[in-house]
Amino acid sequence: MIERQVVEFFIDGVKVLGMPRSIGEIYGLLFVSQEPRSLDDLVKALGISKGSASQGLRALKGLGAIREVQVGTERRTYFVASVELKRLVGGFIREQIRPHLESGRNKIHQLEETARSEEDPARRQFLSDRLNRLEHWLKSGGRLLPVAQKLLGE
Amino acid sequence: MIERQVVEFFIDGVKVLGMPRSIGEIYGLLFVSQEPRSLDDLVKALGISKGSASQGLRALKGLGAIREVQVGTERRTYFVASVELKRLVGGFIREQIRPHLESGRNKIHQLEETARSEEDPARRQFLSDRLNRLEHWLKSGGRLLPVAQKLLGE
DNA sequence: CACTTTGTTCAAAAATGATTGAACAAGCCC
DNA sequence: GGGCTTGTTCAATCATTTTTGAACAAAGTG
Repeated sequence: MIERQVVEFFIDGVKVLGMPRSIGEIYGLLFVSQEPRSLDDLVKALGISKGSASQGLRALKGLGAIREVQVGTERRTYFVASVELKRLVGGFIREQIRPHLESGRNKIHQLEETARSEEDPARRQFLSDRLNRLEHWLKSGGRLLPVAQKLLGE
Repeated sequence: MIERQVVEFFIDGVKVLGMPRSIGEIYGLLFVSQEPRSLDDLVKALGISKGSASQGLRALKGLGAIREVQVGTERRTYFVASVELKRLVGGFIREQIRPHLESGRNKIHQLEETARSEEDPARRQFLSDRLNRLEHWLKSGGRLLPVAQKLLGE
């Protein structure tokens, strides 16, 4: 069955990005589905718990990787996959990368604080060099992001 | 102590990249060390097992993130951190990204195989579209890598 | 209001992944 | 050779993360 094969593909895919299996399953199934799916559909089709489905859907919504759609007059909410790479990458950068770059910068500043009170001047110099380098890494990383977004903008 | 603070920084850093804590500890300590360190030094300074240290050093060597150096006439091997971003990024791409892109391409081809034997033509068309899109994602990813390497090449 | 449907929360259980450490191999050195 | 030293391997253990499912909340329905 192609559905299962695609789901497996996305399970591996999200694992590479450090996300849990259930997220790959849900996104994968939506990705091969022509029709919108409800939480309950996902639970049945994937054999996962309601809890997993609920949390997975929330995370995917946060990433902008799925959209809610209204189906007919039904009360329950249905979902479809967002399939534009640009949007997926944008969400991933916003949710998973920027926060880490941000907190990294803070930690480096704390390190510089600590390094300033180092006794030995040679040691202090060495640490200062290394920490500058670290700052430079993060700066380079930050510069890469918009380039990546542009290049992956279909 | 600045050593411990830097080690913590790298523990978090490698976790973001999906690598185990011990790798961050080892690289972190080498990163703040002015002098080369042996496996045994790392075991003592970090309080990790010989096994972890051995495996961590191997992985870091594979990434090109550390270098072996000879110290005096000693038999045992010492290590220093490679601190050029270019080298680190190159190793990461080579070891962690390219293999996944590669296997992803293969899996997509299998998926296309499966999709071809879909009965319903509308369904077949839909699947073909989605799989083309998947291929396009990987192609875009592949194009990003050299750009990233260049931009991060200090 | 009582009942159903839909979805969320979160403590406990299960699954996954990392670490340990004892046994082992491979060189050195006397 | 026999005893050190250095480092590797891998099954068992430990730690962390994910998943489950039962209890709950919210909102519709008759």
